[in-house]
Amino acid sequence: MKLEQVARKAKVSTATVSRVLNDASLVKSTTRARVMKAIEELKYHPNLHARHLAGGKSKTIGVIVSNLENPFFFDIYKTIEADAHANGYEVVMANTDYRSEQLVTSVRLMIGRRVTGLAAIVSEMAPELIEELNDSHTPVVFYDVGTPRQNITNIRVDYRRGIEKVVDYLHSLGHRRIGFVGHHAILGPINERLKAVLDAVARVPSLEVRTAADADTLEGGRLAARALLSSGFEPTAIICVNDITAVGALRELRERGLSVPQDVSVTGFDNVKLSEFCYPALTTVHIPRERVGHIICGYLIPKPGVPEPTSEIVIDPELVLRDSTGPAPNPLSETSN
Amino acid sequence: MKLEQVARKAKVSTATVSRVLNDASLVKSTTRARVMKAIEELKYHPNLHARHLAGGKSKTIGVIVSNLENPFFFDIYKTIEADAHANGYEVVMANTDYRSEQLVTSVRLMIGRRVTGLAAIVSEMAPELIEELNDSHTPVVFYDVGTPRQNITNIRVDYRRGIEKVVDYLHSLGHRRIGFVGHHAILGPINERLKAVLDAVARVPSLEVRTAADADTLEGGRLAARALLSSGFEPTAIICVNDITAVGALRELRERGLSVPQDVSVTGFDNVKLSEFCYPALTTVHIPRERVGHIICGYLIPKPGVPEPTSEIVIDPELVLRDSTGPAPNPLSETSN
DNA sequence: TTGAAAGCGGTACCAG
DNA sequence: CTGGTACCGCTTTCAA
Repeated sequence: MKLEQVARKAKVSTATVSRVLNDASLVKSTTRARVMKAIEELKYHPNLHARHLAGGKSKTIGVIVSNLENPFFFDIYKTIEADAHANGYEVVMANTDYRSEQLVTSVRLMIGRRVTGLAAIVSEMAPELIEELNDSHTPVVFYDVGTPRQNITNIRVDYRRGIEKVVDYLHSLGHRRIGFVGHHAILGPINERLKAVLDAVARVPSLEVRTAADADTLEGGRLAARALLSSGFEPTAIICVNDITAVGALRELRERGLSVPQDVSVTGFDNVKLSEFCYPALTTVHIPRERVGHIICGYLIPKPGVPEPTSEIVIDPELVLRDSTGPAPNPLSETSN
Repeated sequence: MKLEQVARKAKVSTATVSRVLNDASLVKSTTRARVMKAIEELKYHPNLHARHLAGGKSKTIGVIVSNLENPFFFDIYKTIEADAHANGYEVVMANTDYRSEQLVTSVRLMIGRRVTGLAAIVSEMAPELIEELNDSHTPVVFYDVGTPRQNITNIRVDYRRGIEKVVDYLHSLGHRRIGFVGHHAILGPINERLKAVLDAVARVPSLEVRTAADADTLEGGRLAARALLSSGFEPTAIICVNDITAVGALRELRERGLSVPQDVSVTGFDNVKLSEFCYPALTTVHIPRERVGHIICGYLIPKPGVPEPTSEIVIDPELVLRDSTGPAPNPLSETSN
C-alpha cells in the first residue's frame, strides 16, 4: 500500500496526496475529500521511513536509560515523553542495563535514526562515544549523578552533597559504623558515587564505613545488605545507593530479625514513590526527576520564545526524613538484651 | 555524512561500501579494509530510514504496553526485548497509559514503521484497530487477561480462574466481607476483570463484595483502598487487581492502624518481585511473565526449526501464599477489644 | 570482485 | 490548486 495507489484511486498526483497528508490547507476541499476517502478505504498508512528520508527531519527524540526497571529512570523518561508529545515529537527509548557496550549500540542506533536530539540518562560511559556523538551533530544531553562530561550539555545531581547530608544526619543520630549498599554499575574505576561516600565519611572522624554492591534491583539490594551484615562489621546504619536497593536491604534486615530503625537505620536515594510505600517508609534524598526531564527537553526541543539554557546544571538534592532512620542503638542495652 | 562520501574517500562505488556494511564476505579483503578505514575516519553512521526503505525489511518488533510503570508489563517487555535482540531484531516500545486513543496512535506508528511484528500487551481496546491491523498484514499478538480477541493471535491469562482461587482461599479462611480494589482501566463497559470478581464471589453464598477503583499505581491502590475502608463496609479481606495496587492498599491499612493480616487480609495479582519485598509479603497469583514474553516472540520471530504455535493460548495462573492473608478476625474478640 | 543504475515510498520545488 | 519530477540515502540486480 503506497502513496501512488492512493493517488491513482483518487485520480490525483502523488504530490497532491502528500499535500493532503501534511499541509492539508493548500488543497481544494473537494479534492481533499476525495483523497481522504481513498486513504480511508485503502487503509493507507504512510511509510515513515520513506517520509523521514524524503523529509529530512524526523521530529524524534531518543532517550537512553541505564535501567528502566528502576522507577527513578522511568520517571524521567515519562516526563520527557510527555513534553515531547506535547510538542509533536516522537520518542524512542533504549535501555542499557548499565552495560556500556549496549550504550554504544544504542547511541549508534539513535544516530542512525537521525534523531533530533538525544537524552542519555546513564551512569556508564564509553570513551569513543563523546567524539562520535560530537561529529554526528546530534544535540545531546547527558544526565548523571556522576562526573561532568566535556563538550556536551549535561545535567547532574550533586550526589556528593546529597551523601554528605545523609552521613551528617546519621552521625548526628549517633551512628558510627556505617554500611554502604551500592550497585555493580558504580564499581568501575571512576566510581564517583562510591568515592563520594568514602569522602563524605572521611570528613567526619570516628566514622567507619564498609561497602558492598550487587545489582540495581530489589534482590540486588538484599544481597548486598546480606554481604554487609554477614561480614561481622555490624553497621548501625546502612546507606543505600538508591531507594530500590534500600527496599531490598529492608527485607534482608527484616528476615534477620533486625528492626528498622531500632536496630539498624536505612537510607535510600532518589525519593521514588515506593520509598513512601515500603515499610518502614524510607529516609531518602530527593532528586527532582520531573524537573530533570523538563530541563532535558528544554535543551532538546528548541522552543520559539524560550532562550537556550546554560550548558551545565547542577542540582542540589534535599534530604527527606521518614521512618527508616533513628538514633543509633545503645551498645550497652544491646548487650544486656 | 552519506554512503557516497565514504565511497569516494575509499575510491570504490557505493555498492561496494554497502556490501562491506552488510554481506562483508563478497568483498576482497584489501578493498574491505580500505572501506572500513574510510568509514572509521568519517565516523559514518548509515541512515537507518534509507536502509529500511531500500531493504524493505526492518527486523524490528513493536511492543505496546498499557503501563510500563507497572513491573508486570516491564517484565514481559524485557523478555521480549531479550529474545528479539538474541535474534538480531530491534524493539520499539510504546506506552499507552491505558488510553485507547493512545493505543490507536501507537499502533499506527508501528504500522508506519513497518514493524516485522507487533505485540500488544494492553487492557484497553479500540474497535477500529482490529480491522486496520488485519489488512496491514502485520503479524500481531495480543496479550491480555481479559476477553479473547477475534482474528488475531492472542495469549491470555485465565484471570477468572485466578480470582476464583483467591476468593475460595479467602472464604476458606472465614472471610465473608470482601473488598475489591481495581484500577480505572477495568471500569469500561467490558470490565472483564471486575466481572470475574463479581462472578467468583457470586458462586459462593454468604459472601459480600464491594468494589472501588483508581489509577494503576501505588497511590491509586491506596486511594481505592481508602474509599473502600471509608464506606462503612468494613471488609475483612481486600482483593487487589494487581500487586502494585495491593502495596498501595497495604499502606492505607497501615496508616489506619489496621494490621495485615490480623485485622484485614490483602491479596495481589501477578506476583511481581515487589510482592515479596513489601511488608507483609503479599499472597498473590502468579502470572508467568517470562513465559508470556517467550511465547509472544515465538509468534513474532519465526524460527527455522520451530513450528508455529497454536493461535490461542490460555494460561492458568497459580495462587502463591505468603504473609498478607490469614484467618478472618473473630467478630467477638474484636468487639471485646 | 566491483561498478552502474534502478528502485524503495515519500517530499517539495517548479511549472502550468 | 495541481501535476511532473528530481531527489533523500541505501540496497540490489545486472553486467563487466
